[in-house]
Amino acid sequence: MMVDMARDEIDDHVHRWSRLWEGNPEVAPEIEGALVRMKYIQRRSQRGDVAAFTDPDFTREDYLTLHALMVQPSPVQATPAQLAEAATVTRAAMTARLDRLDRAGLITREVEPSDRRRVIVRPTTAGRAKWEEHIYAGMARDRELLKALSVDELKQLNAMLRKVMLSFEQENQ
Amino acid sequence: MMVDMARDEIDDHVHRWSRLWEGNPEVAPEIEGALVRMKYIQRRSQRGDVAAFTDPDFTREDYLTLHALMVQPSPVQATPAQLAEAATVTRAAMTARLDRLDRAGLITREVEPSDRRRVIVRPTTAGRAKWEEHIYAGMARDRELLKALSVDELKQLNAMLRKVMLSFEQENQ
DNA sequence: ATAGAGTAGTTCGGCGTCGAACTATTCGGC
DNA sequence: GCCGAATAGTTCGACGCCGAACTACTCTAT
Repeated sequence: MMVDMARDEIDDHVHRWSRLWEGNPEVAPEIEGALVRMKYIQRRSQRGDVAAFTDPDFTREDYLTLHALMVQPSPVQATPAQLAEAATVTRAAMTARLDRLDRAGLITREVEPSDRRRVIVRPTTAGRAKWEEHIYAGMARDRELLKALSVDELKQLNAMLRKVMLSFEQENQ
Repeated sequence: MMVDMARDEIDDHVHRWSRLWEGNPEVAPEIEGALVRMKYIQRRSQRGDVAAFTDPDFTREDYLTLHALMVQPSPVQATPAQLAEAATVTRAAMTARLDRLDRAGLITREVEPSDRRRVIVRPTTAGRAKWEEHIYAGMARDRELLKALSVDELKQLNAMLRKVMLSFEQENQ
């Protein structure tokens, strides 16, 4: 059952183009509302992350790349293409990110002998340390961001999002 | 009640740093999972939008700015600051966006006489036409993106997201 | 063997955004 | 009235990302 729920700014925002919902007045505000809300939540998360990385020699991007590497399926190594996919950036962007991490001594890049087109990326000891240094603070920020939701509500939220993700996965193959 | 639900890629992804959840093993994967899923959904939406705007003289950013203007609370006019807020970009970025729309003849900028620091932005007839031209296609893309969810599921999703948004609104004031 | 298609990674040019500095204008207290 | 603080918008320099072009390498079919 639906609990009594206050309206948020997005309800007003979406209502403003209600005259255009012709045909599906039931579903349109729910779809637009969900996407706009997700966008706002993402933005807020991003702002918080940016604020947490003040050191110009170790940026948010550096951390996210390192994180993608550290949670890789296979031990702790990956190709640039896998990291680009995991971080949802292009390979060109990943090349630039890896250049910086490489210069900072946080990762190594080795050409794979069996297929010399490939490059294997691995964290150095310093890289692992840097990652550990930031992951807990990042998880704390995420917890703060969604603190309005109970564990049960988070599960409901993920159930919906998971359905969407599964539909993407089916389309992609 | 919880229906039987298949695992998606994000379940695996999040599980890979499960050893770091020390302290809150119940809530951490739900929080990280929700945020990562939202990020993926946003990215996919963005890619679709980018692909839909091939005309270099009318970009996705142009459209989004125009949209922010057209669904403004007060009639159909706004200050650059209001539009920046609505589009969640900085004022600097909004200045650049308005420059382009102005050059293209889609909006007008007038200094407000009663407070000459302020600028009032209004769409031209051509601007309104451009917006109408694209809004239906955009809503169709959004509907396609979330087609995995029923109306009831969309409402559940929004109920959770709305709770998060309301907690932000409370903090901001 | 070898040509051609395909794949991995990098380089390059252009663009949009950001934060900080700057200009112009208005407001508030003495 | 006047001067400092605050506000709106813009300009500027730096930065990260993207798509496209490019290089190097591998695979496939003949």
